[in-house]
Amino acid sequence: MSYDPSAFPPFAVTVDLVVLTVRRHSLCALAVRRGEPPFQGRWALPGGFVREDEDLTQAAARELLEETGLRAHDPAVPAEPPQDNGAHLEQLATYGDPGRDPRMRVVSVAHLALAPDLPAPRAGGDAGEARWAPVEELLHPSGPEQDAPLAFDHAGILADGVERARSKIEYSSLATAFCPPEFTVGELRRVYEAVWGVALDPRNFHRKVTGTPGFLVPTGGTTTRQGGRPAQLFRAGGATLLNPPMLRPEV
Amino acid sequence: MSYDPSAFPPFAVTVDLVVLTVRRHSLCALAVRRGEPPFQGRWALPGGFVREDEDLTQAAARELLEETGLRAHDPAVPAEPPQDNGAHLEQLATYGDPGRDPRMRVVSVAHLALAPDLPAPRAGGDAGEARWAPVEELLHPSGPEQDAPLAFDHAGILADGVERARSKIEYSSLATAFCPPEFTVGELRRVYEAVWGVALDPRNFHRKVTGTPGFLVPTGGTTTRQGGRPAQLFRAGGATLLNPPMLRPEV
DNA sequence: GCAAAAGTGTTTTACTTACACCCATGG
DNA sequence: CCATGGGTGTAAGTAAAACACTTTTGC
Repeated sequence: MSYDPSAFPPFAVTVDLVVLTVRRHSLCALAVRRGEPPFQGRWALPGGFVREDEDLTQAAARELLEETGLRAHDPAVPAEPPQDNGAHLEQLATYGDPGRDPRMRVVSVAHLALAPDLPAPRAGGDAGEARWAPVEELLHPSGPEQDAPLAFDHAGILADGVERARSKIEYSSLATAFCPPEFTVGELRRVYEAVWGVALDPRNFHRKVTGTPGFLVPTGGTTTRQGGRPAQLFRAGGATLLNPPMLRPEV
Repeated sequence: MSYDPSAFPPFAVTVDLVVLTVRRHSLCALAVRRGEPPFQGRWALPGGFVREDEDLTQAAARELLEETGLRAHDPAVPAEPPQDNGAHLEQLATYGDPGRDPRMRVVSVAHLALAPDLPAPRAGGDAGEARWAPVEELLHPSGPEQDAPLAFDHAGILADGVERARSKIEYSSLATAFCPPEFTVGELRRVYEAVWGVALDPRNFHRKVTGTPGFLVPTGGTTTRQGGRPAQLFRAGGATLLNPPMLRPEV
């Protein structure tokens, strides 16, 4: 059965990525510099067109791989074949204001990715330059030209992604996506502190996360990479939903 | 600056609606019967193409008005001009599998609407027939031809919408969107019971909702429409986030 | 009076918070 | 030996679950 293309307006569909990581005690997002108009020279979120034969999630995973080398673990696909790097990828929201792209009507399906600190940003195919920037700098730019507001409506998309991450680590085990495969309770606590921008009591945090069933499983190893007394190493447990949830201190 | 249309594949973009209400103690969704192939004669979610000049939210609000007569209150627009019917509308998720529509590549931006019981379904422009159906019947069809599975991937979209509603009434005041402008604590409790499919203790529920700041404001009136002792009438308070949240009993 | 729904009080239990205190390592 | 981070114990406050009990209507 064929279909009359004049019956509906054609759209371009893209995926944009909010890729978050924790570096040096602060929450950072991946930004790429635009090499062409519009917004040439300005920072933007990585992204690109969805191809004819691929799913939205596949398109997001492909862009993530191209821009960062990260192979995401799709929560919708239980068995992940080769090796994902533990990065988490999920759909965030869709942005389709007419005029959000001056060239034409573009609908962007934004995705949220959470990654451990390890990878250095690598220049993808399209982007000549990429960097990890503290989200505060990107959302509240103040200073040199380099800190101009993000292109398009990307500041709003980034803000939505940050808010999603902040709320989701409350009731899910997603914070472990910011950690390497093995990590200490203190490292996990510093993730929460960076994402939420608060200080947490180390003693109560320790009791809470080790007492939440399925959150953490000890590997048996210890490390002293943070200094002080050796700390137990943990892997992420099977639980995805935390019960009871972590409580974010009042503002 | 013009743009080369051959550089990207063209998509059709639609909005599909998960419209939920509580009728006769059970959670129901709006379904329309398809008048043309594919899936002719099968039930589907209401929806339609996004127009050239409208935002995604506008498109969803337009479809909701056409299908139900409901004028939605958009949380993103603080001041709502004439009269919304108290219906809530928000973006749910976007579905873009190649092959989800056999005719062509369609990306659907699904929206979730919550409405009070009042309206009888009215046949919209496209749809010849519409009905409120218990979500259990739509998701787990068993019986006559009328209960065949929903068209396209709409069963999955509906399931996602129901799950969103179930979790969101835990920590937000959204349950009031299922109630008329003035309602009793018992009516609100029956909303929670229908959406969650559980029984709640009326005494503890009463204490909890009246004790949560900003959730309910008494209007001064009382009603006896439920039988028994007259109950105070309330309006929805200004709070959107509930603290502490309502707790859904374990399964 | 009786059924039915509204609303209050009380007890038990669970969890959070705040903070005192001890442990094990590197320098 | 001391600074640093890891980890345990404990008491006070807060909130949820369970349930006895009173209130106010319609019939």
